[in-house]
Amino acid sequence: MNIYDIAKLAGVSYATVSRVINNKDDVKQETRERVQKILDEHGYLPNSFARGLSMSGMKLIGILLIDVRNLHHSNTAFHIETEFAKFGYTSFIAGCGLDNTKQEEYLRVMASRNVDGLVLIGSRFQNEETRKNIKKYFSGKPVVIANGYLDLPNVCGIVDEERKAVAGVVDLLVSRGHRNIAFVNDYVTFSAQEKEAGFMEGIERNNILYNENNIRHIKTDIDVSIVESEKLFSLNRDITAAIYSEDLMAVGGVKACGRLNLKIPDDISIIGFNNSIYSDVSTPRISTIDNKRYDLGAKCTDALYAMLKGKKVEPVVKIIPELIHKETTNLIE
Amino acid sequence: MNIYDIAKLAGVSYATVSRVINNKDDVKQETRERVQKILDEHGYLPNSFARGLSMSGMKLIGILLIDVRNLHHSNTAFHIETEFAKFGYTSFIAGCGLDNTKQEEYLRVMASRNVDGLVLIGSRFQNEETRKNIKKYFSGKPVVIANGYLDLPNVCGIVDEERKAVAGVVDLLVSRGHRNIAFVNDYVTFSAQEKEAGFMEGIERNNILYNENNIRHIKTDIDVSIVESEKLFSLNRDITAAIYSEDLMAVGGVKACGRLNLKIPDDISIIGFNNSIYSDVSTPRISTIDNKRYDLGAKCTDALYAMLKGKKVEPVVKIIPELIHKETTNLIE
DNA sequence: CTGTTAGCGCTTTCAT
DNA sequence: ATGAAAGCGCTAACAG
Repeated sequence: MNIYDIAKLAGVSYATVSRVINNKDDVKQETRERVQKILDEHGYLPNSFARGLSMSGMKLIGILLIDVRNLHHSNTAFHIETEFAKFGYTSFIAGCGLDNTKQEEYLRVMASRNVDGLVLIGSRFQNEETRKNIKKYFSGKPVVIANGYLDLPNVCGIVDEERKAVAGVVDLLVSRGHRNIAFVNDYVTFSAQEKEAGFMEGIERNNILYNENNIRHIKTDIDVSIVESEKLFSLNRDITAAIYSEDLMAVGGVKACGRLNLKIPDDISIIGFNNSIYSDVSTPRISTIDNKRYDLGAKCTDALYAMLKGKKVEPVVKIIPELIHKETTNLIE
Repeated sequence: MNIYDIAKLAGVSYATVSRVINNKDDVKQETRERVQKILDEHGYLPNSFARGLSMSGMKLIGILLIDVRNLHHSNTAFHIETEFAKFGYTSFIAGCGLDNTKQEEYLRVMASRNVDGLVLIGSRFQNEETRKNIKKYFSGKPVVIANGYLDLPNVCGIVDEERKAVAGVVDLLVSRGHRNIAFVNDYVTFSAQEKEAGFMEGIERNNILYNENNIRHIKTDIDVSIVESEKLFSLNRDITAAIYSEDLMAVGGVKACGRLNLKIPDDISIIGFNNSIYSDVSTPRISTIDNKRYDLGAKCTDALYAMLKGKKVEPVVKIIPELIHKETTNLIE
């Protein structure tokens, strides 16, 4: 069923049908109704390809995320989708995985689908390769990066101030008497490096002793974290607080304390990152640095929408994370 | 940059450019190289709309999910996407929310994007409304429903035998001496109703006593579950085992036991559903009924791919869930 | 091996 | 208010 068929059935030209479909106002009410009726009866569906061909903007936005198993990222993606749906946009979501070659491929797919705007979710997009690809395929089109930034005129980055946040948490711990603080990190992503830089910043400006045994680099996995946390806490018995770069790792820390019979938070404080549901699923609930993922999605939407409307936006929008006190710390004054 | 521009630059007709782009073999090597070079230099991108218009199948599949915050569903979606990418398909993922009107809207969007096949994820798609919409917009095109089924010639349902699974767990509990078993359920979804039917089946065929205090209907939320579980366990002190329709609810059960000083699993056994990461994040780790979500994605992919290739498939593919013994039960012989 | 031609289904002038 | 015609960028059949 296309407009020609409908036109024939309605006894009008296909141009008129097109007008009815697009709610143009220069159609006689009577004709409109007759055509609309036939449209409805036959469950007519416009072909988006044909439409996309003749129209300039198809009200389509592309959302690309690195790791689809990352709850954080997929939530942000769907949040953005929902918001844009309210403005009449449809979203094209895809997960391109960690593989760098796939990244270019998906960027191409997005570009060839003529998306009006693009959202990239994940700090891993902050790299030279991606910069080049954006320049190649998306110059002129608005691009927003969630949790990352690239210096390009059409790119807006929403960045969590994770470094500052971790440094601040170290300050707080020190002010509460902690002198031996551990940091367990994923280390692979840009975001992880930022967090670690923040940890070092905190350690140094507070003149705290530390050695390589205070930092551990591990995979984001509960069981790995249990094993490594056990090692960490047994090797370095003076540790009174551990910061983990992800809640899921902190869960491993909590379980390790259980095995070593360390009391939380009296013997040791555990701090996670993300304020994810994992921190609440854990018993005890894990105190965690909230990087406000909900804000992230909202800010991405705002920025992209503004750019789509041709408005200028700040190239970098900052989000300030905040420590949420739950049951694995007793830091409140 | 379209093929006309490229053709002009290369001094050939645009048909030749099209041939190069599509790797047709009837182009002289020399010409091919010359055209390819210009294509590369200019970062040429085919316009998918134009392509979609002239080609029959665009190798596009649509994936629609109800609740995007459901880890289970989004994982399945992305798994399917990844698999189909290997076959050269791109996927169009969208979350349509619980709202029924949105469901039709999204089905329309999918149809108008001319997807070659459709995957619906979630038992909520198993309803008359959706059946009508599929008939209206997708008759003739292959449709797969993950965790649900609709009686239509072009629809294949992958269903978890959740009812049977829960009944089986009741059998097992009874065989280990449990006589007072509780069931906590979400109740809204078709899937939830199936689970409850399974519980009742188990109760009845084992001739176990039970009253309305053995069943509770609550929202899928940790804190709600804590409160309700506390009530449940205090009201009915003889309960020795509780089955929850979602791991997240079971987490509430575990925490409630902590508050009531009930020892797990000696005083009470807790059983969750999904074998999700929540069951491992919890301390103690929750014994859970694994409905094999990984299988679900794989089976959806297989079925859809087969249908796409024009093969006949079984209208219903069954997945048999299995109880995974972790730390909240001691049922093993 | 390459060019010409005719659509794919729709939107959008431009006439009438 | 409605119809005719052009064109969006591409593929594919048909000539040469």
